[in-house]
Amino acid sequence: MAADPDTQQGGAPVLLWLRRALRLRDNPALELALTLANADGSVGAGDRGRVAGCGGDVTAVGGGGLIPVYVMDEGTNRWTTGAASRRWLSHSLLALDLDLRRCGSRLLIRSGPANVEIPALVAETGARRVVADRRWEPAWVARDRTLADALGRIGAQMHTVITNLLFDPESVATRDGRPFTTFTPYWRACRQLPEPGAGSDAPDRLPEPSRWPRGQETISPPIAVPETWEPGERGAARRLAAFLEDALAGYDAVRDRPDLPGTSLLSPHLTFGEISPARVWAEVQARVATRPREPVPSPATARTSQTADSAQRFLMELGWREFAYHLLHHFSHTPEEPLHERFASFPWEDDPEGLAAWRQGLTGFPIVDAGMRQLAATGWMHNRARMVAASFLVKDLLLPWQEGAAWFWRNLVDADLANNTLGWQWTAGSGADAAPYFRVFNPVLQGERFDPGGDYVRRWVPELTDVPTPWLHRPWEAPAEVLAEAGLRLGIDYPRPIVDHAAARRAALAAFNSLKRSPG
DNA sequence: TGAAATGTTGGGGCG
DNA sequence: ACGCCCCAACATTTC
Repeated sequence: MAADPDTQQGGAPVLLWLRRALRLRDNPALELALTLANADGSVGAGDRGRVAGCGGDVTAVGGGGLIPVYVMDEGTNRWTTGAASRRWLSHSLLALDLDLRRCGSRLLIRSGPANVEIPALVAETGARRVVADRRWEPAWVARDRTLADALGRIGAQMHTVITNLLFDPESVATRDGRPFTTFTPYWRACRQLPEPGAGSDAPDRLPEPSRWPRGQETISPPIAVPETWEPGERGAARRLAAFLEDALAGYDAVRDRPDLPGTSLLSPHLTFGEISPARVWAEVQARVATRPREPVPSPATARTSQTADSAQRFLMELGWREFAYHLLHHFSHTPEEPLHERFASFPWEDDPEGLAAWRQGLTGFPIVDAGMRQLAATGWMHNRARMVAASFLVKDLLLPWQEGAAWFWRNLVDADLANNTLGWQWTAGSGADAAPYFRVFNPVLQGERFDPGGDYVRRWVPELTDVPTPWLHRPWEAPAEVLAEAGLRLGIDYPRPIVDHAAARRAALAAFNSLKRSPG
């Protein structure tokens, strides 16, 4: 049962398998692994001690150092890390390796299927503990289960630790014990749980193993990401600090404006666990608390309550992320299939040309095209633009939301199965607390409301730069002389709209009505 | 975390 | 002065 004693001088090392917790701070998986690794090797197998973050008793058998490992596992599953987010990942792993080296450790990189590499590492090192941050994607949940069994058969134990959620999904339920499927009562229930608190500081030193197992020598040089991004834990902390300083106070008012820098831009950092939502939560709360309300009305009070409202709104957005993870945990079929059965028979179109136009940002609707081009160019899209572009695919083109989800998955640096699934099912009207199907975004009105000066469209659809703002979101309605003056030949420099929105809306409503009448 | 269609109201122009 | 119409502005309903 035990590994060969010759391979574990000074005790067996602990494997810290980092997956989506690429950070040293606030990392309960790291805390557990460190506790196990620091445990005196003389502690007998019968001595048990409680270890924080583990949720149960563990037996200390450590003393052999800590081996942080990342497994590059391309996998075969449809939801394997997308191309854009792999770019971010390589940068993040480089940053993590540097951080680990500052602690006298390093990041071991292995390539291959995790269910081969992890047992192989256990065999090579004599490790008897594998500590991993918990993942919620159905394919990972299933594989972790079989992996834990496989490790058990070779005398090792796997611990998965919740690192990236504010609340344990099992601790949030309706009165009759079922998962919430509407956000408002869900969030109310969450807010009655103990307030999430930021966790531990990053350790100064990590105990080295007596011998490092073989690993991939170098991480292949990553493709550059836009310079506004700084993947890694330090970049995440800087981003949060900048957001708190520059944009939190105005968040409530500005967050829906893709033309303004009003959002946190934390999404890729959260996706890879370079920062924990608990840390974000705690720092937002601290920011509000340091600016107490004044007893008498004054401009300062207005500013303060504006910050308080904005903070609540921002925390609620963290709540939507949380909701997405909890829903994925409870409804594992939703990345592929609608949550509500009756949507399975929705009469989607088959329109390869429409899909291609949408992907390329050539729909003829400026706000949609701006969003899609921002996505292609940067791997990120403003949330308002995501909603508008998604609504266009699903309700104007009547293309299946799964096609949109797959495209976003490939192209977003913050691709996150839980968030992606919730967002698309919300748009399609098939998911939890979804927009009613008849709620159809008008891309012209959305553009005029949320990009009123047209800066966003002009930035990403430069061929429209000289179109006067009153026509910018509806260039096909502009008089010929206005377009001539702007140097725009519709249908040549920029497409005419690929659908008539009013007609498309009626068709979408008809499709929805057909669904309501059909059984199931 | 919509938009369009429909209904209501009230002010002003006008005969 | 008064009633009538028009319609913008707002509210409600419907999809």
